[in-house]
Amino acid sequence: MTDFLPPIQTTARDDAVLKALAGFVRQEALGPGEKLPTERILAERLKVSRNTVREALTRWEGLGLVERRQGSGTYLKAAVSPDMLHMPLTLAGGNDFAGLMATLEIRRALEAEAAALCAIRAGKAEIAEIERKLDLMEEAFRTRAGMSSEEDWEFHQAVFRASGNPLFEQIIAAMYEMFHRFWEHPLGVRDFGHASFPYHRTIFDRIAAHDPEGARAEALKLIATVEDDLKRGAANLKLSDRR
Amino acid sequence: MTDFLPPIQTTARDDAVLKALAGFVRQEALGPGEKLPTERILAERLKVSRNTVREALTRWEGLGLVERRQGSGTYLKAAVSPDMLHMPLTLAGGNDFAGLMATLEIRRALEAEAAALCAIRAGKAEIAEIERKLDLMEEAFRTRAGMSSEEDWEFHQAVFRASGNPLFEQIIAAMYEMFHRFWEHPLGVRDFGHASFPYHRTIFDRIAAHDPEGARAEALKLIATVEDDLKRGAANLKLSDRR
DNA sequence: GTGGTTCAATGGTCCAACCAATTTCTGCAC
DNA sequence: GTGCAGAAATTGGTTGGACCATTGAACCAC
Repeated sequence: MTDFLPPIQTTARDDAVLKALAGFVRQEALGPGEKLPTERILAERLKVSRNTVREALTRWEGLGLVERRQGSGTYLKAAVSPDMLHMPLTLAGGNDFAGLMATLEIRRALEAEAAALCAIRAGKAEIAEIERKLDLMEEAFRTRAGMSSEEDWEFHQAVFRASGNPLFEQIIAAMYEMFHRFWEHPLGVRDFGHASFPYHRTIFDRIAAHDPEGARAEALKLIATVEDDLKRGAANLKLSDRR
Repeated sequence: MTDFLPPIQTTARDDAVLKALAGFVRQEALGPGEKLPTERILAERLKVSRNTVREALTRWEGLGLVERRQGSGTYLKAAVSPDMLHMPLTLAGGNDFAGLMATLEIRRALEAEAAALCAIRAGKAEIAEIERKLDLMEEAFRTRAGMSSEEDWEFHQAVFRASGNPLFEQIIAAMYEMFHRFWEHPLGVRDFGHASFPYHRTIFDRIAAHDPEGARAEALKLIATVEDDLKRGAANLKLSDRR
C-alpha cells in the first residue's frame, strides 16, 4: 500500500553543488548583482571537477538566477535560498496573439484578487506608497501625453506588494516579463494602454476606502480595456503570421 | 530610436545546439516519451564537443523539456518547438503556515478564473474528461472513506487543462508542489479537505451548464472550505514552529 | 520460466589544455 | 603626476580524451 518509497539517489553531484552554493550565498549574504566565486575556485573548494560546477551553474543560468559574463565572472541576478521552488513556465509559440492573451488571463485573475486583498490589508504606509506611484504615473501621462509602461508597472507592483502575499508579485512579474519580451509597443497600437489610464485612480480610491469588491471590480475593468486594445491591435494587422 | 539591434553572438554554441535539436525534433516529429540521439552522436553530427552538447541538454533538462536516464538515454518529456517562450518562475519560502495561506490565495484567484473560462470554452470532449475524473474521485472517496489527494488533484488538473490556457495548469502545479512539500497531511488534520468534497460536483455541474459565474462561485466556495480547514489545523497545534 | 552473468551502450564525472572576452597592470610619452 | 596604449592576468567557453556507474539486452545454467 505504501507505494511511496522515494527513489534513492546515489549520485547527484551537480545538485549537491547547487545546494552548497545556495548555502554559501546565504552565509555570505550575497544579493543580486554581486559576484560569486570563480568556477575554478568553486571546483577546487567543493572537490569536484570544473565541468560539474559548470553544469550546475548552467542550470541556474537557465532559471534566470545567475548571469555569466565571459572574462568577467558569474553574477547573481536574483535572490536565491536553499529551499526554493523552481517552475519553468513554457508557452508554445509564445510570441503571438494567443500568448499575450494567455498572460492577460492570468493577470486578470491575479490583479483582481490582489486589488481586493490590498483593500483589506493595506495600511496607511502602503496606501501612501501606492498613491505616490499613482501620482508619478499621472504626471508621466500628462508630460509625455501617453501611457508610460515603466510608471504604470510600478503602480501595479506597489498594489501587489501591499497585498501581503509575495507570490502575487513574483508570478505577475513573470507575466510582465513575458508580455514585454517582444512587444515594446504591442501590435503596433500607438496609444496602447491609453484607455486603461482612468482606472488606475479608481482602483486606488477603492483600495483607500478599504472596499475589496469595489477594488476588484475596477481592476477587472482595467484588464478589460487592455484586452480590448489587444484585440483591436490584432484586428488591425490582418496577417500576423510570423511563422 | 531603434536601439534594438540584437547583439550578434560570436559564440553561442550551446544555443545553436538547442536550435538544431529543436529542428531535429520537429523534423522527426518526435513526441513526449521518445528517445533523442545519444550525446556522443549529437556531438559528432553537430561538430561540437560532447561537453557542449551536455550543457545544452542540461538547459533543457532544467526547463523540464527532457529527462536523462543514465545508462539508458535522453528522453523527451514535453512537446518542443523552435519558438517556445520560457519563463522560469522561482518561488521562495512556502514552507510554513503563512506560506500555505499564500499559495491558497493564488489558488483562489486562479481556480475561480479557470472554472469560469472552462465553463465558457470546454467542449463536449473536455467536459466528458472532467466528469470521468470526478467519478474517479467520488469513487475513491467512497471506498477509502475520505479525500484522496491524487484523484482530487487530477480533477482540478482536468479543469485547468480545459480552460484553454496552459499557463493556469503550469502555475497551479507550482502551488500544488509547494503545498505538498512538507505537508502530506497538512497540519495533522485527519479529514483534511473533507468539507470541499461536495463542491467538486457543483463546479462540474456549472461547467457542464456553461455557466461561468456559477462555476466561479462554486470554485470560491471550495477554496473557502480548504482555507477553513487550514485555519482549524493551525489553531489545533499551538506551536507550529519548525524553524 | 527463473535467476544470475556478461557485455555493450549511455549518461555522469574528471582532467588538462587551449580559446575568447574582459579586466587589470605596466610602462612610456607628455 | 596624467593619460593612454599595449601586455599580462583573470575568467568563462570549448575541446578531446579518458574512466566510472547505471541500464538493459543477450545469454546461459538450472
